[in-house]
Amino acid sequence: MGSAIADVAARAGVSKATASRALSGKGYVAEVTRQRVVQAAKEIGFVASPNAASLVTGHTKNIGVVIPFINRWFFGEILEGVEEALLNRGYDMTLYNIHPGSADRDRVFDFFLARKRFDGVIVIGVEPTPEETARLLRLDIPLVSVGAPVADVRSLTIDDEVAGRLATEHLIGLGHRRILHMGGTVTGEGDTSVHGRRMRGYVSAMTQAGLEREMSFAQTEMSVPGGYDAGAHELSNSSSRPTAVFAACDEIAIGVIIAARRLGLAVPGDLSLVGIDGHEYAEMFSLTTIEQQPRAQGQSAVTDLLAAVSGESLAADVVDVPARLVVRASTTFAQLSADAV
Amino acid sequence: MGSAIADVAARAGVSKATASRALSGKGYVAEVTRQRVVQAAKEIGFVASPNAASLVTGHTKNIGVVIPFINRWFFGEILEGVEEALLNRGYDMTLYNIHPGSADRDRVFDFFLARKRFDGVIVIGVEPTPEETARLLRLDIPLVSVGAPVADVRSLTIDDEVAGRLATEHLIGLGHRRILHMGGTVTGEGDTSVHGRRMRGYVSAMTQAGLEREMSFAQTEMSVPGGYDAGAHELSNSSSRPTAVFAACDEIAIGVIIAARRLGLAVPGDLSLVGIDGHEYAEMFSLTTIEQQPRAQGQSAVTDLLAAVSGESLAADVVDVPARLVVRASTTFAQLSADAV
DNA sequence: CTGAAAGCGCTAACAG
DNA sequence: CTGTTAGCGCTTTCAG
Repeated sequence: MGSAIADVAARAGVSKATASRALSGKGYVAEVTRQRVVQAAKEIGFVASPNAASLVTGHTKNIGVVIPFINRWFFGEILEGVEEALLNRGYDMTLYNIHPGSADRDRVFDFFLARKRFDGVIVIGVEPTPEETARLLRLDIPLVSVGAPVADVRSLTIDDEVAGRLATEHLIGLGHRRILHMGGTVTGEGDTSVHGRRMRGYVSAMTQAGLEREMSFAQTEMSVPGGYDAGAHELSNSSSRPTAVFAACDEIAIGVIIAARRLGLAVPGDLSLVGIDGHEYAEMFSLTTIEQQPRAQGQSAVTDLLAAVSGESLAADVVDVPARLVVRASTTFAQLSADAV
Repeated sequence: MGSAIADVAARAGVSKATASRALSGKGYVAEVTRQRVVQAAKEIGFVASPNAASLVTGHTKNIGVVIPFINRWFFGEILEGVEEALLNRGYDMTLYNIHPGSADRDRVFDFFLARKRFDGVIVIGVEPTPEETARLLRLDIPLVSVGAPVADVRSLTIDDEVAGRLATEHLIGLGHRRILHMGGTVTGEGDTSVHGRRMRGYVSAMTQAGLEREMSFAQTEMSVPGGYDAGAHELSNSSSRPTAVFAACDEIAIGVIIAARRLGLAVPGDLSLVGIDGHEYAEMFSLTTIEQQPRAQGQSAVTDLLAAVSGESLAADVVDVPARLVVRASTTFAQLSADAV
């Protein structure tokens, strides 16, 4: 418990410095000495205090992660990937959950992240303001963004506009014309937000196909209940009902499916549906999905971040993983998948 | 960036000691002096390094959290509650995701948690072995368990046996006799595991109602796909089909619903269903649920933990929140709720 | 009320 | 290869 490296040194009959070298593996130590030190450490259950170490080395072996939701599938998936990658490399993950519009946001950026406690920061699905970005960069530690492109910051994202276009073109290719788009807010940060970009893809695909007049949009919270509410509303009128829906994320899509079934509509059949983001729920409900492989992304983000921590240069400032259209063959839910769109 | 408290002190024309007192609010400082220091700190954007501080105070303002899953609704819900409560009190949350059966488990308990980095540890839905518990207690920092009772450790749980009994009695009260129980493993740690206790409640309720011969059990992974698979199997034969299912957790219950609808069964109607654990998904799918208010629980855990950190005594060693039978009136999904079991 | 000095536990030169 | 000496940035006696 209260054991310090001095205790280990005393017990092994060496100096603190030698004990430190033996335990950390840095610097020359005779093999016999090393073993004696290691043995002594084990005997008294010594584990080095990273706080004391970081005070002198400047490295904390701790990464700060900022995320808007923990309990939403997409974010949870990334989080699990990030945590695993970090743990494998001996890093701690300190998590900050900033709900959109929360007052905590300032405290996290101005106080919690500013305290030299982290070797790096990962922001997931959060677009820091220019001021926030500047503040973080001033800390002089690597900063990585996942899921949202941030100016001056190494970002790992899909090309949301391409994804939106592909999704829409897929539905157009199936012969649909009345294609409703459901997603976040229309107004506001429409140009730079994730949803804004996806919507641009929708608009461009519809326009290119000469379907400007068929475009319609329903604003929705990016969640299952959001999709349900909007779906229940948009699909209730059988004459004005769209034949296809492009949902800005899978959680919306799942909500729409529930609403559609509630109304006695077959999906697919009476309604075709495409969502962006997921794959597991998508499998479960046999959606056709545009996948961005969130887990792999999370891991890449970590890999890159750690590369940055150790001083390696980064090849590019922004990586755009092209969205890919993937129709998943489910195993567990094979019978559900048979009737995929 | 590289600003230390010495810089603040110099700028304010005081000593480091005074600057420290002014900034931390501990010890006597003339109001004028204090303001001057605060002002100087703000000007150069000084934020104290908690690592350096903890070296001398012994407090890290950091809590370690161990959890088996991040991306499952129940755990995500608790995690959000814990994070929020911690953040509000100025604490960091460092998260370790230990999948059941993972080799990481030892590393986390023996190394990561052993490094004097935390003021306290919260284990959620994990039952530490006696050795692990002993190791943690030897750290001399508060330890709290959420969701699983741990010997010698302050634990916040529901009474799983009572919950299982209530759930079963509820179904019996509706007139059901063929009540299937779906949950984790039958064998193994049947007595001490969460599921083992819930099953005991089922058995006791069935026995008391003279329904021993009607008891049946299906083993299932505690997840939506697990519930789906088992449901698809158990419900396929229309002659041997149960009229009610008691699912050990809501995620299983959701899987069963999907399977049931797939088979053309109405839920409720052809099948009654009760799950334990959730409320939001339950609302969504109009389940009758036995609720344990996970978020409130998480917050209590934190409150208690922090009380322990600051030296206050704890009233009891184990708190059993009695399970309550709650039929939730959904607002968003009012129309779905109308036909609740 | 304020400053000087000591030291938390560790690692990094630098001599030996 | 090993020990000695300095701190990392902060808080805390203890005198003034």
